[in-house]
Amino acid sequence: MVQLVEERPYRWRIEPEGGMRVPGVVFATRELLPDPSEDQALAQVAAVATLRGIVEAAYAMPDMHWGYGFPIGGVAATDVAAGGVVSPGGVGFDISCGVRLLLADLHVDDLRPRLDKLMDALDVSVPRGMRKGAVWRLHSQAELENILAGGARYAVERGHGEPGDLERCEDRGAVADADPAGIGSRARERGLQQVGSLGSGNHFLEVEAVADVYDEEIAEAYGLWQGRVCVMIHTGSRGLGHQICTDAVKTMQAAMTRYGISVPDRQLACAPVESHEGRAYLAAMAAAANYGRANRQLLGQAARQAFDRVTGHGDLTLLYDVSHNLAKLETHQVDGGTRRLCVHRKGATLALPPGHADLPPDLRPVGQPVLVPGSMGVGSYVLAGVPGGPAFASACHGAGRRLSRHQAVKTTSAATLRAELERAGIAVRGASARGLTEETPQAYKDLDAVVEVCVQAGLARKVAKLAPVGVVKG
DNA sequence: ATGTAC
Repeated sequence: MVQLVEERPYRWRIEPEGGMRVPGVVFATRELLPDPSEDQALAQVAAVATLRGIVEAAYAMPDMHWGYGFPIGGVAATDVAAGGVVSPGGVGFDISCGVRLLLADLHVDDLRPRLDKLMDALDVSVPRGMRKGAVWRLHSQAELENILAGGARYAVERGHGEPGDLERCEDRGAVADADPAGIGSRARERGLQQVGSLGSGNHFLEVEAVADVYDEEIAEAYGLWQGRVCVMIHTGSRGLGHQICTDAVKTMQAAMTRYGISVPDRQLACAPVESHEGRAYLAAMAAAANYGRANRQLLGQAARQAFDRVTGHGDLTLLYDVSHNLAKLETHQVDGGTRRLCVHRKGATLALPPGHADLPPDLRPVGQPVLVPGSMGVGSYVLAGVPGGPAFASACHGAGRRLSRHQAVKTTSAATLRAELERAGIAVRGASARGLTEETPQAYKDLDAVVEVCVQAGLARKVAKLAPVGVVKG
C-alpha cells in the first residue's frame, strides 16, 4: 500500500522505500487521486521509481490512471550516462499518440448553417474504426520507409499539406534518428494499411470553437480569437506502433537478465539506452513517431478538403502538433549539472517554456502550445509551456480516465449519449454504439480540475478553452 | 491503444 504525503497544495510525495531510487511525485488534488482499491496507478509510480538511472522523481500528472507498466500520465527521466534505461511501457502501445490543432478563418456563428453538411463531408473523408481504409494507400515497403524516416515532412513533400505546417510540428514533423531497419515484418504489414486513419477508443476529430480566453497576449500569438472555428485531431501510430511496442517488450523481457536488471513488474521491461536493445527500440519508436505525425498530417489535410468543399474556407492554419506518448533524449539540469536524459512521457504532453530553441521563432516568446483534449462533449484546453516546470517540461494530456471501459458502458447507453450531445448542439458522426458509450464523459475526470492542477503546480499556463461543435469518432 | 487473443 503506497503512502502519500501532501508536500504542498497540488503536489503529493511517495517517500522512497524498498527498491525505489527516487521519490514519487504526483500533481493532483485529493479528489483527482486514483482510488487504490480500483486503480493501481500510484503503486505504478512507486514501481517506476525503481528503474535504473531514474533521476529526480517518478512524476505523475493530474490525469493519471492505471496503464501497462507505467501509469498513463507518467513522466520518468533516466540518466543515459549512468546506465539509465528506456522502457517501452513508459511510452505506451500507441507510440506518438498526440494531438494536432488547426484553425479555420471562420466564426462559429457563420459555420452553424452549414455544420451538418460539413460533418457529413468529414464523415466520408475521415477513415476510422477497426475497419480498413486510410487516406493514403501505400503500395510498397519503400513508400512506408519514406514515411517512417520522413514523417509529416515526407507527407508534405508529397503534396499532403503546406511547407508552413512543418514549422508548427514538434521536431518540425520528423524525428531525425528514426531507423526502420529494426522494425519487424508484422509491424510493417500493419503500417501499410493505416496511414491517414483515426482508429478508435478515445481518438477523434473534433470541430470546436474558441469559447474562453484566459491569456490575451498568448491567445493572440496563437491566433485564438473568441468564436474561431478549430479542428482538433487526436490519433497515433495505429497498429504499427502497437506491434513495435509488443515486439520490444518481448525482446527486453528476454534481455533484462543479461544486463542484471530486475523490475518489480514484468510490464516494466526495459534495457539500458546505450545497449543494442535500447538503441533498437528508440530507433523503431522514432520511426513510429514519424508515422504518427504523418498520420495526423494526412487527416489534417482531409479536414482542409472537407472545409474547402463545404465552407470555401479550406485554408486551415496549423497551430501545433504534439505527441503525448514518447521517449526523447533531452538535455536538462539535474542537481546543478547538465545531463543527457531519456525522458519518458506517457499520457503527458511536452510543454516547452518561452525561449526554448526547439520552438519556431514566432512562438518562442510565448512558449509551446500544449493541446489538452477533453472527453467527448466537454471541449478542450490550449495551455502554454512555462519556465521552470517541475517535471522536465511536461503537462497533462487530457481529462484522464476514471472508470474502465467495462464500467463506463454500464453508466449510460449510446442513444442517451447521442441525444445529450445533440441537445447540447454537438453533431456526432460515425461512432459505433459500444465505442461511443465507452467514451461517455462520466468515465473521465473533471477536465477543469485537471487543468487547474497543472496551472497551480506550475506545469503550464491557461490560454484558452475550446467548446465542441461536432465530433467524428472511431 | 490494439486485426480488443499467443
